[in-house]
Amino acid sequence: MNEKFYQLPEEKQLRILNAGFRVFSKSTYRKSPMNEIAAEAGISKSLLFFYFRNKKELYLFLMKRAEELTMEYLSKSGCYAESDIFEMMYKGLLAKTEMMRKYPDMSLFALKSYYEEDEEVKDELQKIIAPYRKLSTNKSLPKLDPTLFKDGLDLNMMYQDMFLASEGYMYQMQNQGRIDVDRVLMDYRKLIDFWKDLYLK
Amino acid sequence: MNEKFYQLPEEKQLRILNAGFRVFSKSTYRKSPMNEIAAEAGISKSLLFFYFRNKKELYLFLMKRAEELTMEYLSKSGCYAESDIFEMMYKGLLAKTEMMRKYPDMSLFALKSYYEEDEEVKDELQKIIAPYRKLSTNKSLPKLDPTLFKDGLDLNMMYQDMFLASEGYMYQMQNQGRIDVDRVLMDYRKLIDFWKDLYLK
DNA sequence: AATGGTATTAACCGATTCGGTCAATACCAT
DNA sequence: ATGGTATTGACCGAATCGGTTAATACCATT
Repeated sequence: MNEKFYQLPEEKQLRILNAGFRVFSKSTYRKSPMNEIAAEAGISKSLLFFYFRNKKELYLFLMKRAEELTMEYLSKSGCYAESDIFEMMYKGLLAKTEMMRKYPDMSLFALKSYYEEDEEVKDELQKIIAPYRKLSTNKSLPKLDPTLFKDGLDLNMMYQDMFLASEGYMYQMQNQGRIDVDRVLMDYRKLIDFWKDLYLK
Repeated sequence: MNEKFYQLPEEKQLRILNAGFRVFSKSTYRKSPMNEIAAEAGISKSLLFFYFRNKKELYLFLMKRAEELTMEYLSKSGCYAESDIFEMMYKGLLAKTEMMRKYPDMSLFALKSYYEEDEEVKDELQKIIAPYRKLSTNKSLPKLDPTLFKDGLDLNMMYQDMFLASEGYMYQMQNQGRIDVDRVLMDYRKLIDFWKDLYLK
């Protein structure tokens, strides 16, 4: 990767990044042409090849960037430090919506890459993903103080309910072409408050 | 579409159908090659062109078939006739999992087609989709008898919670490469029962 | 206005892939 | 053997692909 890329104005870097995310997220690696990415970014194919030696390099760069940014947004959101599980979930989804605002196709790109099997990138891709694979442990119940919740409540089911609904939110956001992110976020806040009222003593 | 297609043994029809769903669901229309579909179905490209005049015809045929099958499965499940909202949701998701068992990539194919913008198929595609577009009204709350539910419960929020969690389930099933459908279904049943206990008087 | 360095592109290349055709072959019952 | 049917390999012209390169646009300094 050419160092000159980092000297570009941030807005142009962003355009190239998002163009890559966009095109790669719509197809497999092999069927995502460089000229399409260039056009989407509003630059010539030659210039794209000036910044990135070849397609493979660009693809792996995007994957690394996606991982970095995800970690960055999640930790910055403070959702890990939050002890209140409801606020933790809210902050988590808040971070994801902020990401989608700036990088609309990044999470879909990352998801697709997760299952990419093209020989040209498969091995090196797995090396990039491996360290983060163990981290996606959101599905399991975090430690909770049972005395805070209504008596007889199955905390495991409660968490699964909330986790799945949050996934459902992300799913909806991904599939709606252009959606009012703030509106969705407000709805989710309402849902969180609904849960607090429902589950807490 | 060549009538001979229907005279094929059902298993072979299924292979061709699923191959189409699979390949088209992984990329855009233009980037889904016929030879790939043929290979996936285990037949030659020539034979595929014998049954379907060209790519466009196959694609639109698949879309029609997906609509038909979805309607068929949903009505057969009895979820429309169900008055108990919890059982209605269960039957709805049950129908979808049954579909995924037989046509693993169909729903993803239908979702992608929904947003397909290729000029070659866009117009005719919209004609096929249009009648069903109004039907996807699952998001809005059906009529409910408030006396059945716990006092003070916000029925709208309750429904949204359940709807989103169900979407989350489908999302998970779609992204897991090969998943134990029966296991997922059992989990969902548990969730439904959890909700009944939580929401009903 | 000339200079020189940098950012950017158009034009091009050989290889591959594409949708689609067609003559040939495999298969199978009579 | 025969004849019909199911199926395929080989082929075609056009388009697309990743990648290169020589040329141009841009812009600050003299």
